[in-house]
Amino acid sequence: MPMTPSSDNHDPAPGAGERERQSDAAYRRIKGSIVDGTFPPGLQMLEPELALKLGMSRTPVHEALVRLQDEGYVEIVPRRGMRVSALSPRDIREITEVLACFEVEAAERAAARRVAPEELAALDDAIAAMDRALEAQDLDRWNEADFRFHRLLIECSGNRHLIETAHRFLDKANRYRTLTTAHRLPPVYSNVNHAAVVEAIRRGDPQSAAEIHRAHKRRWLRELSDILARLGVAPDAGSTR
Amino acid sequence: MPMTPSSDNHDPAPGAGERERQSDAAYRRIKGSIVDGTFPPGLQMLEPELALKLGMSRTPVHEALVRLQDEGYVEIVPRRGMRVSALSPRDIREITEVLACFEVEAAERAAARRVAPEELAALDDAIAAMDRALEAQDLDRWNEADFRFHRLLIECSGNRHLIETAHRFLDKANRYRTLTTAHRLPPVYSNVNHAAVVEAIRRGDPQSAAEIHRAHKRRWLRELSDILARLGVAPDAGSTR
DNA sequence: ATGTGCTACAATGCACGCATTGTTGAGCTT
DNA sequence: AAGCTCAACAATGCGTGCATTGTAGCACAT
Repeated sequence: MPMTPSSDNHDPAPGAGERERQSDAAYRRIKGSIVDGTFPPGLQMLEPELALKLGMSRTPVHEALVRLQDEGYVEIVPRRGMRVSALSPRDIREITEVLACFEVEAAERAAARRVAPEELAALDDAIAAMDRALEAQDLDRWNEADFRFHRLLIECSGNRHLIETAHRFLDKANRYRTLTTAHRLPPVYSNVNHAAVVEAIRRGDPQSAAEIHRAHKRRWLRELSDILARLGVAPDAGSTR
Repeated sequence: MPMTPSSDNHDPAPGAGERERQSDAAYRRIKGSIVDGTFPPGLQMLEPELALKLGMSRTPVHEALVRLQDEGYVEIVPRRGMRVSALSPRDIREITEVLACFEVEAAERAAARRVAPEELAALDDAIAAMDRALEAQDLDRWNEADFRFHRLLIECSGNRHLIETAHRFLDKANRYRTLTTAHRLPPVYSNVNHAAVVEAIRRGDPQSAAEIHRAHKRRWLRELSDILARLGVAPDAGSTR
């Protein structure tokens, strides 16, 4: 069950010859289960239960849970164990907004500095993959390529603190990625915009890069609002806690 | 020694009637010591040593260290205990950039929504306090008020995820706050700009709010570059890890 | 004398146990 | 019968011990 099927998260990965700490394994596996939906929002689990399932003692599990709580994935309820945090429409919109903010900044910074050709090529690759996936109507592939594009774009900023934090938000966004993707229109505009952003970065035009991506994200936020309204409650309903 | 003199960090605070967990206390106290400079960058300490100093067992200390490592405050070196992370000029610039990005977004969002009058009043208060501190040439008071202003501005965004993350960065920025404040010119422009931003928020003008703050932050980043160049090495020297 | 290998020690991750505390259910009272 | 109180249990935080592992110092060989 906890096999993290096509898990996209960028966590250190088990490492090749290195042995992973149990605590890190617990962190990675629990987070993976939450992101890929194996642990749905609201799920409650006791520490001993988790420890048994993960085949380790309570100590590393406890440590992992505290870390996950720090990142907002779970809430530790005094006597009921961990509870997987809910993802309200408000949370989804807020996370998307923060991510948009990061990416606009990244696009601007990327255009303002000298970006390695390999990085630009990788961006092109991701866009090409999205195009192909779009034609084949393969949502999974499109998701993967879109995720890759955003990851790369952020990395092009050259700001390690931004990269670190934005990647954390990308992981969080993956919790609702499939949800929203399934309900959005065919994302043809995405690819056109992404290509335009890369073009602006390539010719070193920070103003355009930022503005194009900002406009794109604004459109996406509006579409997201529609999707959320259609999917659930009122446009600005739930609260997480 | 670990008395967190005028510690500005916003961590849950010991809580009144609530009893604090040892693990949280360790996290808070160690982080406080790092932020206020009691634990200078590069300092190495062993877990048993820390546990002794904090009057608790190794378990909660270990947990706290892992959390602090997640946030970039320390690095856990396999056999040498924790080491307080260095703060290179590059780190300082990057953190400042991310923070600027957050605040511009916050200013824009604040102007775009209905901000409670009390929040606006609190912002005015902070600006007034900065003015007074500036006249009295009291850097400590100015620092406190400036920190308060930025905190409040971020909170006005209404985006809880942005608030959470930006506050984490504010804490990080406090590690070098006194350092840079001591070396900057009297920050008269700051107050004028801050007042202009609040004014734009008050009259609900997102465009202006964002643009004014963006320009202000750009100026500050340039001044910061000068300070860093004057203080130390080359404009883009060190690397953290 | 210097370089290399071995040994002893110390730090760390994790398992386990204990004390604490909150919760649940049962029994009693009104 | 319903509500309240109390007692037993279970989860959790933390302290402690053990096994592992990396390091440093010493001795030996060249």
